[in-house]
Amino acid sequence: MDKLILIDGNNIIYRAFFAMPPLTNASGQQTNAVYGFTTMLLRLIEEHKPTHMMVAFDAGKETFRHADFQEYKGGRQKTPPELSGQFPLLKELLKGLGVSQFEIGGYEADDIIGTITRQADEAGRKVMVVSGDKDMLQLASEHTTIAMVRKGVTEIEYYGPEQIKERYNLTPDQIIDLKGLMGDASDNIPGVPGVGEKTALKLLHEFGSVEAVVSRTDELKGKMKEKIEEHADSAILSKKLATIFREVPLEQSLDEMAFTGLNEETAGPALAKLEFKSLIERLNLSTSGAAGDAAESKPQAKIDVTLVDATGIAEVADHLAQVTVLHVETHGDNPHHADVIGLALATEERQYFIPFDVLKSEEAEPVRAWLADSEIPKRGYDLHRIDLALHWQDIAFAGAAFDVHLAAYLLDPTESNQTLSGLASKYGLAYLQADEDVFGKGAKYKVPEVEKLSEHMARKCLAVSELVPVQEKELAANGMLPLFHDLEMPLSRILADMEKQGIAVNAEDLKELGREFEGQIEKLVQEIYEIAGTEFNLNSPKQLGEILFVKLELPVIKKTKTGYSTDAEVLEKLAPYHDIVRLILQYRTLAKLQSTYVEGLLKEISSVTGKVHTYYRQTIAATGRLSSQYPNLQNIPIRLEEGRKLRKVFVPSEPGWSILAADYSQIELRVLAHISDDERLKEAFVHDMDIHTKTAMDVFGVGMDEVDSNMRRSAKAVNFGIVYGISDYGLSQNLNITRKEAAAFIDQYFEVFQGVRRYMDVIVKQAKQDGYVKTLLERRRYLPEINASNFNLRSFAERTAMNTPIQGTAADIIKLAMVQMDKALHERQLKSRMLLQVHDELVFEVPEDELEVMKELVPDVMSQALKLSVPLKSEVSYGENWYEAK
DNA sequence: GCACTCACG
DNA sequence: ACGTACGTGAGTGCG
Repeated sequence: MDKLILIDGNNIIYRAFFAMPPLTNASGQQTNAVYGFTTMLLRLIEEHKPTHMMVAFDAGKETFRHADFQEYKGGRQKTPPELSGQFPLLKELLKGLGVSQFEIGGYEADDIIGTITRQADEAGRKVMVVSGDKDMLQLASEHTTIAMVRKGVTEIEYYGPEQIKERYNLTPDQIIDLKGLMGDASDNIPGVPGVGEKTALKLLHEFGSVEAVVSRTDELKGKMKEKIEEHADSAILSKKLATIFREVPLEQSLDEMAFTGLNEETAGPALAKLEFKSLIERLNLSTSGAAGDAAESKPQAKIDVTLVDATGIAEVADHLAQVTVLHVETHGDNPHHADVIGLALATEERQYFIPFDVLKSEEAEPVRAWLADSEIPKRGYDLHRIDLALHWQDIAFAGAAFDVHLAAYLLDPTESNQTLSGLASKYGLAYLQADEDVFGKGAKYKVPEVEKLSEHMARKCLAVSELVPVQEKELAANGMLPLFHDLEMPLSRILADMEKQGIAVNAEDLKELGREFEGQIEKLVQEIYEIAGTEFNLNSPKQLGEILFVKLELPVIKKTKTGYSTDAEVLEKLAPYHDIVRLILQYRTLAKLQSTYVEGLLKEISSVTGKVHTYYRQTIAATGRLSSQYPNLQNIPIRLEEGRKLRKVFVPSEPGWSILAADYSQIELRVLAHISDDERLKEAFVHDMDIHTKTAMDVFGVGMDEVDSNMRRSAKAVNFGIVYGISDYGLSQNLNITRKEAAAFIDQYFEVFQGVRRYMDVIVKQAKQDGYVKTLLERRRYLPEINASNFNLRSFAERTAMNTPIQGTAADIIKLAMVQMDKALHERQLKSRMLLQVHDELVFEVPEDELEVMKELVPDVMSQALKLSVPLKSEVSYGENWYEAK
């Protein structure tokens, strides 16, 4: 049986363009729309296995519709140049793939498609039309299905006459009547003003057609009657414009649309030209032009998952040795408090789903023993989260060997959709429903009936097993296997250990601190109200702005998108004008401490352990750093004394133990010295000099004794700027000087540190050439905007190119230190525990009798974690709480 | 759900 | 000329 797929080329490429991030290839050519189009095309081929396929494009500016209505599609935004440049790429690629394309002068893609569907209807052939344009629904028939593309190009809804009836209670013919009444802003079709979808549907359900509505206005009343009568002509014309013309003089025959699979000779090279490497791998194509493996469209695997009850466990236990992949479904953002829904296991042949209550049953002991066995390698998605969720249900997990979530992060740390479903679609695996679609979101979350649930779980397992070999290949090709297997995978287990351990918080002291803040806050609030002469919500920047800039007429320093800016920088500048400003600044400081740190932290103290258990996320930061949530323990105050006191409530969890903290000294500048190979910078660190003073000496050309505090402060700001990817504007902001002065500073700096200048030049050039930058340990970050024509986008990408190798290598190093530290603690059988990581600092709790050892061991391991051309320095301190360990 | 503000490295 | 310093998470107000 023939099966025809007709694609509305213009519509889909537009949608893909706006839905996809602005991906570019190495030469700076943007390819995102072509990529989005192609992934959708491949998915359609896999899922529907068409015998015929065709992509239709609009041709020519004027179509016959303009004869009726000059303004047709008027007022529409000009096609962005970034998109129009992709049309030729798409057309060339389609040629390479062996997919036919039609365009006929004076007609739009819909007309071509409409004509073919009419012919197919007459011949009784099955057709599927792919578009995101609702107009296409008018073509639906017994033989013609409309595949409506939604949410960019990631989802497809199928409409036949029945579905249209269900959704609109209309026949396909009536879709044009709907548009006749509603109009369409994007095509500049007027319709009847004031009539939207709701009204239009009501009218059509009553009258049946536009013609009937306008001829029977006597049956209407009031405003509605007036509007319809006044715009009757417009409605009729709009309907005509919306009607797809189905009599295009086509010369092509059905044979020209025949599709027997991707052209093996040319598909690979065509994709390679666009640098769609993941697609080539996924299709198993050769890029040399010689035929590779046949690009068979992969049938969606049939699923016959076994739902396991207590009596079925025995069978599962018999097959545990063959299990290749597991999935544990959890619910909740915070894995320390997540519900466990169930466990799915997959062998080469079959899948099992074990609901949570069954997993907890006595019979399931063999399965739990299997989960806990660190010698059994396990593969899955986000095993770190799974480990934590199971832990709090008293189920042990060990043996994580390949986590596809982590692998996906390394392959592209900026990918925003890192869900398994997203990965399945990105890598072109069998379609996997999004969790949101299966479970619902937020308050609507609901575990579906068990058949549906177990099938989804099994499909997740299948997605993981398909993903593993593909990712492994890509990691290998990028030289990232060691980073993955020797650093990130082991680290993920170590993080889980730290998180389960948690850090003890003295709740009583914290509450007492809260009472002190409370008293000061109340006093400040009263004073502020008195000076302002009115009470208002101090936490509302909008209301505060009114008071400061309208009532008190203070000068406006800076504006935000929505009004006056009242941030600390502005308030500092306003302080000399009015006494109230200092008080507001003090209030802000205390209110922050109170709400975020006192109240926020108290809420996070576990009723089970009396500790806080943060959750380190390993797949968030684009540079390779960790991030910390629930609570964030990487931003506990330290810079101001008032806030720093909070650190006193972080204490050892055992009597007599100490908190020991060690931090890297100037790790980022040391990394820069190494990467840039700058002689002066290296020399400074070899001699372990105060780097900011040394910078001041060199930049200002003075001796050590002549460096005053101001010079040192400036030099410090320049050093920060260098690490961030310097700009004169940024430095001028930071130092409160003019841009010119800042530019002069930077020039002077680069005069002295020429190696650093060379590094900045080279790294940006490299990024422009390769499209990515990398760290010492081969961690990558793609910079799609590095060749953008937009100054801001491009400049941002350039600064990122300078910063990421520095920040990222520093992240690599402390991660290495953590893995080595964990090993050292185990080997020496120490009782000390690693608790926290704060980017360049590690925090431990240490028993009395290990203090002497740890004081040496920790800085030793940290400073030896990676050998650079300059020494790494780690400084250690300890005390009875985190405050004392300074 | 976004804007603003502010805590950290 | 353009106008942001790099990387994060959390609390509050407001539509």
